[in-house]
Amino acid sequence: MAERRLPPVVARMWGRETTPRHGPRPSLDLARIVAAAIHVADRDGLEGVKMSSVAAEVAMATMSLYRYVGSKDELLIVMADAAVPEPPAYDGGNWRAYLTGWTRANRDFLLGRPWLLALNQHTPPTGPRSLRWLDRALAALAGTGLGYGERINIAVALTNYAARQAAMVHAMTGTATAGSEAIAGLTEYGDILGEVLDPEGYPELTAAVRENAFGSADQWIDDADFTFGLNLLLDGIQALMTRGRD
Amino acid sequence: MAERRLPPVVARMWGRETTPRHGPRPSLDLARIVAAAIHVADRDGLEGVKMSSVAAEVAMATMSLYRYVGSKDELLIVMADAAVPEPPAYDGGNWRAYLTGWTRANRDFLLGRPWLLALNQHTPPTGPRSLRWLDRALAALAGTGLGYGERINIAVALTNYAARQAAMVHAMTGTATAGSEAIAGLTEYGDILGEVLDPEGYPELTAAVRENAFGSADQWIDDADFTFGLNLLLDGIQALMTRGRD
DNA sequence: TCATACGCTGTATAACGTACACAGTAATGA
DNA sequence: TCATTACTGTGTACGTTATACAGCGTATGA
Repeated sequence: MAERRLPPVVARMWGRETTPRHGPRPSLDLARIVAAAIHVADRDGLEGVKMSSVAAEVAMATMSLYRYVGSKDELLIVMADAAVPEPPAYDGGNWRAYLTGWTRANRDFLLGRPWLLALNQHTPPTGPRSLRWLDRALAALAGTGLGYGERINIAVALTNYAARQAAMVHAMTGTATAGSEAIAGLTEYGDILGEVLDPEGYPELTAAVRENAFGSADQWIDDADFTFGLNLLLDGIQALMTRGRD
Repeated sequence: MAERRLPPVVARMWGRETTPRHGPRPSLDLARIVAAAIHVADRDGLEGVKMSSVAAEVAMATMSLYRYVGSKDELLIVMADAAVPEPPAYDGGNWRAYLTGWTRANRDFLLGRPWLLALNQHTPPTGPRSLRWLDRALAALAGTGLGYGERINIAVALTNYAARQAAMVHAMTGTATAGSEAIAGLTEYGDILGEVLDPEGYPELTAAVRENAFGSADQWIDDADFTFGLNLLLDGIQALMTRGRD
């Protein structure tokens, strides 16, 4: 297995800033740069985040950023965490109700910042904000009799669900962001399939298109579909608990 | 909403090649180029896929590729479909057994070609190979009394599960691919968390780390975790069916 | 006071996608 | 048969973007 190490910024994400002994005081800090980068991403999408544009945002020279971040990739890692809001407070109540809201809130902030979907793809969470979400989910599941391993698995499953759901809504409604073009509205998606499909090779799909199963774009943004899939998971979790009780 | 259109290559993916009337016959075809690109991706990862490297692979000049593909993005779209294998054959049996194998096979080919995880992120499937998977899942669910909308939802949920699971395993075991570094092995992930976490802000997570819930890296590659999450979904689906029957 | 370490920046470079122009070639129509 | 036309293959040039490097200024510690 290849040698791997944690990017140096991770320490700074947790406030482990090393204060220098000599020279002029830094006129910026990491937080301000990250905030600027997030602002650019919100405004211009992820492809608008260039070292030069972020530097312009804080009114400094491009190369100055490298005093605070080792590379653009590091900057993106920190952004990916800093852009995450606080999770909903857990009031000690029903796990299912809390996790429903938790997952929905998760999806919602991803929809608000679709560029987050492109980050975080290949790295498990190490930042304070992301981990707080995990912690809260574990807390909500504390009274269920499940072990830590199972609880973590559940939280991960729900996180993933939120992310994929957001990605799908985003692709379908097409609030263009990253480099890749989204397909037109979902109505057109059904049209495209109907146009291109070979009925013999794809019998079921053809039938689905004929029945207008890909009907309206609203259907995907609608809460109904989100709740549908979520309940698939939650029912599964519930089944696991009752099974474990025997 | 912004105007969007299907990339021109999609037609070619379905064999709609327009044969030219004049001039020299092309010495290549799209399929050969895509195969070369996939070969490069398998060997060097997605970041190794450059127009120049793919061209070298087919022993042509870089710019020649643009006779077959409109842009690098188009090439990636076609790759993302062509690299997908055939889904397992459906023998008409039990839906749950089939979908279990289907999802596992889905995860497995993603693990075999981790670079596929980075593609397909923002675009719903339009290629013949990807859609065949969807068709088969719909077929397996045909006898369950569920409508097309529900069946599509289920297939999507399972696809997403497979993708996220593969992404996680890949991140954890760290078969380095894309630009972003994976974190070290999972054992170290637990160590990192333990080192960096503030016990007051993250009580549950701290406890989980102390109980070694992030224990061994094998645990994530292990089938146990995969089956666990999958059964969460399948149990949920089953619950949906019995509910619908009332 | 001076040496040292550090902050800020301008310039230069390297990598990569791709626009463009040109040369060679084969089908078409007279 | 030959000019026309459309199409292929390719070399060159350019634009974008990340970042290596070196120089200059500044505040701290001896």
